[in-house]
Amino acid sequence: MEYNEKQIHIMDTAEKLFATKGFNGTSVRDIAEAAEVNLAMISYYFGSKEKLLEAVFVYRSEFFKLQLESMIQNKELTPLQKMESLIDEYINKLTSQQYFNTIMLREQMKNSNPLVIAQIYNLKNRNMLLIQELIEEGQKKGVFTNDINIYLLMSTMVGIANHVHMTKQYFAEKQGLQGLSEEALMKKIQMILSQHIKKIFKTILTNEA
Amino acid sequence: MEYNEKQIHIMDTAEKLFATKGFNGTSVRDIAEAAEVNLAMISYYFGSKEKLLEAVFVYRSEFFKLQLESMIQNKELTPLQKMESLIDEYINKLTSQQYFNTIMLREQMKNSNPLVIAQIYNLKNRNMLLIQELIEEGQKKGVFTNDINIYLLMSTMVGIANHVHMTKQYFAEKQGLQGLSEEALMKKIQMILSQHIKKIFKTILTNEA
Amino acid sequence: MEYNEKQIHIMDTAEKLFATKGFNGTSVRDIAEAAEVNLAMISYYFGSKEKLLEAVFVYRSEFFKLQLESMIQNKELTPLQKMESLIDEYINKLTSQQYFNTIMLREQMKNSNPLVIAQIYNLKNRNMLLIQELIEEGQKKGVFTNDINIYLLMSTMVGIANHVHMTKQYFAEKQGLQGLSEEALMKKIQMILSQHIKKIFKTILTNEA
Amino acid sequence: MEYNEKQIHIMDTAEKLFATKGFNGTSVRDIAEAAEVNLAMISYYFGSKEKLLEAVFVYRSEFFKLQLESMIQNKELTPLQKMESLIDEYINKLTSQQYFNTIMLREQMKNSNPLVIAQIYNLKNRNMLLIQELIEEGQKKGVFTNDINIYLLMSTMVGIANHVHMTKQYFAEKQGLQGLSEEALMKKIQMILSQHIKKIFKTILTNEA
DNA sequence: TATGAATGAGGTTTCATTCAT
DNA sequence: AATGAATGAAACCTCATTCAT
Repeated sequence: MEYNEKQIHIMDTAEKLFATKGFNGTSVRDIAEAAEVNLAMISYYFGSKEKLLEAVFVYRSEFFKLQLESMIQNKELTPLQKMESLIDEYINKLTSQQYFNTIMLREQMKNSNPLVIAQIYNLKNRNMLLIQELIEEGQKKGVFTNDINIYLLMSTMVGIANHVHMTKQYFAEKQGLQGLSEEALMKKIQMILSQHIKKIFKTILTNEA
Repeated sequence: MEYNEKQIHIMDTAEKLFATKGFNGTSVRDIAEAAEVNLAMISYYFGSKEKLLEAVFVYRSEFFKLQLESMIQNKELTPLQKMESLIDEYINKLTSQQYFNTIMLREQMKNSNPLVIAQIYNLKNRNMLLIQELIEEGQKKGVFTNDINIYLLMSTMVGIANHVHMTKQYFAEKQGLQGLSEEALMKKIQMILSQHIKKIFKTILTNEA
Repeated sequence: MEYNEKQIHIMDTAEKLFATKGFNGTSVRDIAEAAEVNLAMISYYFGSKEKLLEAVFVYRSEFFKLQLESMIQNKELTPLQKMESLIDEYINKLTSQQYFNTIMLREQMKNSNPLVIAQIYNLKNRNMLLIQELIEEGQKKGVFTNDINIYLLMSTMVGIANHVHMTKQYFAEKQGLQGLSEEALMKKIQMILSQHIKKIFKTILTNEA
Repeated sequence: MEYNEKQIHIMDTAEKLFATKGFNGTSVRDIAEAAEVNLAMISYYFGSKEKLLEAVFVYRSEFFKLQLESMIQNKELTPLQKMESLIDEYINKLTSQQYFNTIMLREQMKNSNPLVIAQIYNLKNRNMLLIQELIEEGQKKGVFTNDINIYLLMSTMVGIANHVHMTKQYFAEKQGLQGLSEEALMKKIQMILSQHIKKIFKTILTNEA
């Protein structure tokens, strides 16, 4: 599917609103106004509000995919270093695609649109495969333990990172960081998260603190 | 605030629907039909849909509070044992109050009703205090390390547990557990989660794998 | 019809609200709350909101009747003096019964309840008779002219007085009297109105300025 | 603000209903049915029932303004003749815009919409200025007395005319004019009112009967 | 291709009244 | 005699979508 500039603009606007106010909390009128396009355009381009959501998913999933292939092939990195790379890549995606990520979280909570669910599972499976590959490499090389539950590992990374992102306002308050700019706060969170998750992964993967 | 049986029944019904379909995705009519009460009853008892949500929060928050006081005073348990107890208690609450928990997650995602936000922060702060107390006890006794970020620790427990709960269907598929009853699956997840989080906490708190 | 204290209290409250917000703009709940009585009391005592309005009319009409009989019999007063007395009496009623008067004005504007219309016509007719009597006395004595349109005369008094009352806020602004207390303003208006209408009546009745 | 035919049609219909049944006594459904438009059109065009009232006010105020500029400049008319012209113009407006006038009267009785109040004051102030101008001209020329209260003068004209209009049914009954067509009755009232108010004005302005 | 106008359906809330006690 | 609980009806408004152009 090819989208023109206006369509992409609508999707960007919708993505932000869906993330902020929820799918049902966002009216087509809201989107049209925020995107400064004619109300009828949205049905005209996407068919319906539901299909607009699907379009956002199909379109954004592409950008959300972790780009790790070359790094994984890199023979100069240890399995643990590669895993750390993956963690950073994930945290980066989360930060740069926070609206889309929020929508994904929301949609996982309800019996959502099948196409949307499929996209989410797709992404999850892709990430799973990358982690799986790394785990197996580490296990073969004898640096990772043998009893690793990939699903739990992934949930650890995704769960912690998402929770911190979702509650970043609370975090800022508790850590006395309300003064920080949004950008600076995000950077700080990224750093802390990266370090924290890496530490946890090391223990899980290598059984060493 | 005292509620009569009918009011509690409406709140229970609303809680389930809000969790399943979201606040905006649930109409007052949905609630009235599901609860088998007259549509006008809901405004009559709660004033508005918004205030019904607030009522659910105020009412359920009570049940969601961790009950750990006596355990914490118990001098026969080590700090780590107490922390493990806290983890189990939290995971139990999550399981038994999963609808309410889902609503809380949803509400944290948007600029929600101030009263609702206040209730959530309240609960978070309570839990923080309990963890704080335990950490300090452990540090005094020299069994916990000194550089523990409470907020990160809490986010670790809450984030992982919630993520696994939210995606339990995906988990079941990946682990080949689709055959299990809902109840059995929940039990399994509880067990796995408990073990997993305890392991992570041990590393973070004691720096030992 | 005899009313108990509570019923009178409800009617007083309703009178004020009907005058201030209009019949349709006032809900039975409003009245119940303002009167601090149980909501069901109103239907219970008066049957319906409509019948409450009727009750207010029947009850208040009594108080609104001009009390001029003895004055009219007084042989020491000239017809013009009697007419001036009548003007003062009317203006007094208007001031002391302003809520009821406002309701009457409102109800005359629409196709109102027949009983209400009847009450209003009743009052009007009574006043008409008094004026008629005075006019005839004046004409017999040769101090009033012979071509007096009673209806126009009455409309002059009632129209001017009501209009000034209704727009008293505008009047206060224009005359720089915003600082005055409500009471002082009413007194001032009463005085000005009395003088003004008397002057007009003199011209109409005697053809002298 | 430019309105299309349909919008004007809706405003005309609403004006009539608001005048006849009051703002609160008129439902949006009433208006939609009377105007034979879809119910949603009204919100679509005007936003809300309240804003429709405002629109009626803004739109109609234009037509209600007295058009007297050229007459006032006319050097061949005496101040009194001009004042009589003004009276006729006002009575004409009242007759031709009776629905709008009724709404204005209603709205002055309650704490109404600020925009509506502003429009009313606007109109009043405009009329006041015209009268003021005429009075001053008359006083300069020595034909009017010096102690004229403009506000009272205006209230005299407006109050009498409105009261007669409002109670024209009663008038018709009392004068034995029930047989007359609506139009003929209006004409009769206009004539009588004009003559009556002019007479009163002459006395007030010149102190001559 | 693009859009202003339009609309049926359904949203939440309030209403006056009734009923069981 | 008095009232808390309840409710059907109707209020206003917004929704996603369609249609004529």
